[in-house]
Amino acid sequence: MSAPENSTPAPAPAESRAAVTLHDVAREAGVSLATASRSLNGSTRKVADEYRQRVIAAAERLNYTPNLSAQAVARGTSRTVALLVADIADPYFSTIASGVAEAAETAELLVTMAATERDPARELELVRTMRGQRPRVMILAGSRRADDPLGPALRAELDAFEQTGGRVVIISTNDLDFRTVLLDNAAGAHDLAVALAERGYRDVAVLAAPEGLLTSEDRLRGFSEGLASRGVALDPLAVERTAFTRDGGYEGMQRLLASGRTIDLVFAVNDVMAVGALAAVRDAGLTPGIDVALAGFDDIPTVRDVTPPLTTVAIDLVEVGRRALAMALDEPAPGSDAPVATRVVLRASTPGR
Amino acid sequence: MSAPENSTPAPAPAESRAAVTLHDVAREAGVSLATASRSLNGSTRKVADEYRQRVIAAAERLNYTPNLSAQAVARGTSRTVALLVADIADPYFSTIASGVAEAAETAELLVTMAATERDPARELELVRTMRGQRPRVMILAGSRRADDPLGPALRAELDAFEQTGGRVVIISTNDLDFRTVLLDNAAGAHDLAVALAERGYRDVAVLAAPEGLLTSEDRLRGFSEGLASRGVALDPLAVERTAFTRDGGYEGMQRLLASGRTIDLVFAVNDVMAVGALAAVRDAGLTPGIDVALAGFDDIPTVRDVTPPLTTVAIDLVEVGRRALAMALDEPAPGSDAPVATRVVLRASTPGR
DNA sequence: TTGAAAGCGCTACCAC
DNA sequence: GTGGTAGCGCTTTCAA
Repeated sequence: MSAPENSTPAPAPAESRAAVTLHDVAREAGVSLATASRSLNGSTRKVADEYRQRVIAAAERLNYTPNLSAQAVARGTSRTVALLVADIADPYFSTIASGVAEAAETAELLVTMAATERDPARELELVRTMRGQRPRVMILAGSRRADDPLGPALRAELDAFEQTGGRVVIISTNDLDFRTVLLDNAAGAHDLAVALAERGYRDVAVLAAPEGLLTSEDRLRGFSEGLASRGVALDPLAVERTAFTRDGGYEGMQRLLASGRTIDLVFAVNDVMAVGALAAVRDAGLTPGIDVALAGFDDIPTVRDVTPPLTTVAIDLVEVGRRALAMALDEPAPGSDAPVATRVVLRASTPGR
Repeated sequence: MSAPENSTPAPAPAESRAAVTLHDVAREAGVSLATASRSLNGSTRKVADEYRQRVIAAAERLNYTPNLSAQAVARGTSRTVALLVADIADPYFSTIASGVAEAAETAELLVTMAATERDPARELELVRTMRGQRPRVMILAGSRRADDPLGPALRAELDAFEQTGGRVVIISTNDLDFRTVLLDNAAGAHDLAVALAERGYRDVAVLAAPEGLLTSEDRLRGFSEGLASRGVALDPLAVERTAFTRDGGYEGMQRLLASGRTIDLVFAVNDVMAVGALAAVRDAGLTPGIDVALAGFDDIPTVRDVTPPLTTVAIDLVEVGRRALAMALDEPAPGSDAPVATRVVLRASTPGR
């Protein structure tokens, strides 16, 4: 490699010069460590303007960045929020995550993110690890389940976290009694069922997640009650349990079709599953919306673009993420104690009969 | 609130008992701080088994979690990777992110994530902030642009980071000369163009991002050259510049249709835009695939489910994320120096003519 | 092998 | 206002 230019620092294969410390800045500016600290990060200004300027100039010259870990140790508190989701690539979670990130940016907080892969053991382990960061806030957006044997352990872990000053926020359902951003899953599904019953559907089936997943159960229950309120019964045998994914939806729908049941409408408890179901219907040689009506839940962007566009229940997931952080920080937006609003969106996948 | 039970600590609204420290563990176990440290985190075992057990038991009893910030300060190195993306909710980036997260989990690294919103100033600011964490690795997946006036500043920032032992990995294009996970954008687009030219398309238009966005430019160039190699010319006037989003694709397509040009095929430089274009075609009363053929790039899950399914160029974005981290950690998977493979996927949106 | 103690980079208290 | 300096929780010499 040729000799470095004398202007900018060379691309440097030689690594590991130590990072610039506050100490360096203080020396460069000819002031004490304390003064340097106060000028750069100190809260109330108690530094003579001339010194402050000198310090700032020195910091700039040296391209100083405060060591956040050291600050966290010294201050006894960090500026991070830990976010746990089931699956980062799932649009439901990535949309929530983007809301959290947006709010964190405003609050000048850094977001640490990890995926539980819907595995309770992993979730527990992640909570422990994340706790090591001493984040200000921990947000759990994984889907909680009723029968989780690790529930108590998780709860204990979160309790310990809160007892040392941390804030926990759960998104969706409040089986654990921490702060919760409630999604009105049951009400949304109820409204959807009512709207669809009024469109004339009678032979209804549901694609739900395996028993115990609270979000799924709430939606199923709300939907069932909504139908009942219009005199339509949901046969328990018409509830197909399957994975909470597109492929789950596909397979569940196949089973439903193979069962030979008379079905005029299928409600999938989330949009991702509904999209899978749509594909299964088409692959079976049937026309979705005509031969079988289809509805989902969440209103992810995709459902607007499939054919026919899917009827669903819209929920502002970015807002859910924002609200989770606001709630943790005790900055409730006006009216944010109420569950996040939910809105039925009727599209061509459920034409009137 | 009633008196706490004497078994487990009460749910505690009263917060801020200090977190358990290694000191507490050492005392509880009746050993020195040093021994406690060595038993719990020390690398090579130099601790008598009996002590080690005592320490581990004590840690468990107290529900001790090492303070990661303190470890980072003491060790002079943290176990985090910083990830910058343009938009967390965009499937392109969330899929890459999930690959990074997966690899980070294996490497026992924590991921800190932030969104640049495609704003270079913001990106620069974020890099500075992230640098404060002293992460081991910094991964930039935002789309780089050729004319970015902040480029030199960004570069300087990243250089400074590398000079203090950090690793930078850029995803997609290497205009900055750091480690790069190359996506073979040009080759993929080239192959696509060839395949489509062979299907008989001649009057071709392109929906591209505003000039300067490297990913977009590479794909455009590759596509154009691919066409040329089969004797099809791409009229520069048939290249519509628009935002790198679904709505951008929609509007761009509208303009294309309004232009009155004869068009039998539109290539959008990414799938998100292609989906928008699809909607615009349909909203104009035309039938996508019949009246106008459509192709995209990335193979995001959605394009399989729209009607007609979209022809595109597939690229394993999870693998891209994994590879980015592996590259940073100097653990190149066999053959990972080559650009990530790209594969043309012909679907119904581009039937043979 | 173990423990005392000197840091790591930074903040905040306490004098001056 | 400013500058020592004692921590913050942890790791890692260095003696013992």
